[in-house]
Amino acid sequence: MAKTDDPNPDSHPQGGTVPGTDGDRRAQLVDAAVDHVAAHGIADVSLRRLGAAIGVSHRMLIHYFGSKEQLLVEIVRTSERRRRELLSQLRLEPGLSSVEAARRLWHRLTDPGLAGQERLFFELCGQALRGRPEAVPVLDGLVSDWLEPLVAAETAAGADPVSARNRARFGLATVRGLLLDLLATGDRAGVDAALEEFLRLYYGPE
Amino acid sequence: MAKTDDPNPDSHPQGGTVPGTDGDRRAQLVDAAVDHVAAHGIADVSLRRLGAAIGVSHRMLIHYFGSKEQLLVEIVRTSERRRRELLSQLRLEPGLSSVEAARRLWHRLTDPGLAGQERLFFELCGQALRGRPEAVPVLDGLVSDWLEPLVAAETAAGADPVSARNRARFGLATVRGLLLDLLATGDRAGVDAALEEFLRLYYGPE
DNA sequence: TCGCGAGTGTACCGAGTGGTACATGCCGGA
DNA sequence: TCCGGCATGTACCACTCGGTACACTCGCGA
Repeated sequence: MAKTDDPNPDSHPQGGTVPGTDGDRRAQLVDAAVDHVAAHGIADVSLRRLGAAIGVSHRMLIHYFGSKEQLLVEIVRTSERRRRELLSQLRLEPGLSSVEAARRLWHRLTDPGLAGQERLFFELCGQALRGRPEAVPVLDGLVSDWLEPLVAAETAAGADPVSARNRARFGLATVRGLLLDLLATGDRAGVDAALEEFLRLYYGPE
Repeated sequence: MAKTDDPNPDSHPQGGTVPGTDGDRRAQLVDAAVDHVAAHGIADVSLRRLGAAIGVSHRMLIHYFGSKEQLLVEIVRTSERRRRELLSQLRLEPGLSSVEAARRLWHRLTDPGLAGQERLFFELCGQALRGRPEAVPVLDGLVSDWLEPLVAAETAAGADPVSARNRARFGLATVRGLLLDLLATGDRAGVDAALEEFLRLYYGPE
């Protein structure tokens, strides 16, 4: 009856938060997988190619993750976690004016070293909008994750709650759109100039 | 030497602009293909599934387009053409204030009937950023196509050329970001409110 | 020293892919 | 009436895919 050869087959340890010996290898593999996927895309990845790229056989990926589907889920989850960590680093430095804080945030977001991660983000958006199951979780945090700190910043700057939320959502959309523009055109100067135009309107001329 | 059986094999007529009997069938097929792809995604389409969905055998798709690759190119091109036609319909009606024109444009863009097309657009963006060859042309028109009419509108409203370009690029990015927000969250009211916030800042309170 | 279990590689399977070869049916002109 | 060319279907090919079966090699406890 058993579909596999082993009565306790390929346990693909749930690693996750456990830093045990199992989870080590698992976490190491998923980290390498995310790096590869950020560099080469996730759309047409295959277990064999991915395995060859990160130095294991596709058999091992099945062993550790159970199936390709679960490996992709893990990759998306880890990529989301990285993005979240990036977001948490973007705490506002107290002495800074809002516009200057926004400017620094933009420059951190557009660091060329993050380009792969950003491209992966947009790629996952596209797939998530199509309902590809492992990518759908991206949609959940797409707006809400970023809205919360932005709204907090707006209210701290004295906006009433409703207008704070609207302003935050508007600002997030603009930054996203400019990021896509930058990735698509590579026109750093042009996009930076458009951002300055945005900042001037958003935070007033001063 | 010939790889195919026929000395004049599967001519996959270049149809294109020619409305002859060949191009008719070809154009009809590519139209149906775009519809299907807009509804079900382009990422994992196969000739067999696509053929079954639009009522031909995969053999016929190869016959008319030569290869899957060329069919995808044709699909992207046609989808781009549709988008361009949509854009050309969005002429400013003379008697309208700028803000009201922008509001109408937004409502047309977010027509639920266009959701499939918009999703396809973002899906293609994701693939194009990865360098998938048939999707790359999307990147070319991504900014420039829209910038031109927007810049024209800005200069007509009295902005100097440099600021017109920056404003247009900024506005385009915001609308794109809000569109992605809407597709991802479905929160029509929230996104509309954010758009109103944008319009208030962009065109002044008046 | 033995054995056992975890980790790993290799070979394989069925399914699905893009693409090809060939047969068949159909229609218009001689 | 016949015939040639086009459209289309069916069967097939080589290949890759995700996933499985099994053999092998270690290290470690008894």
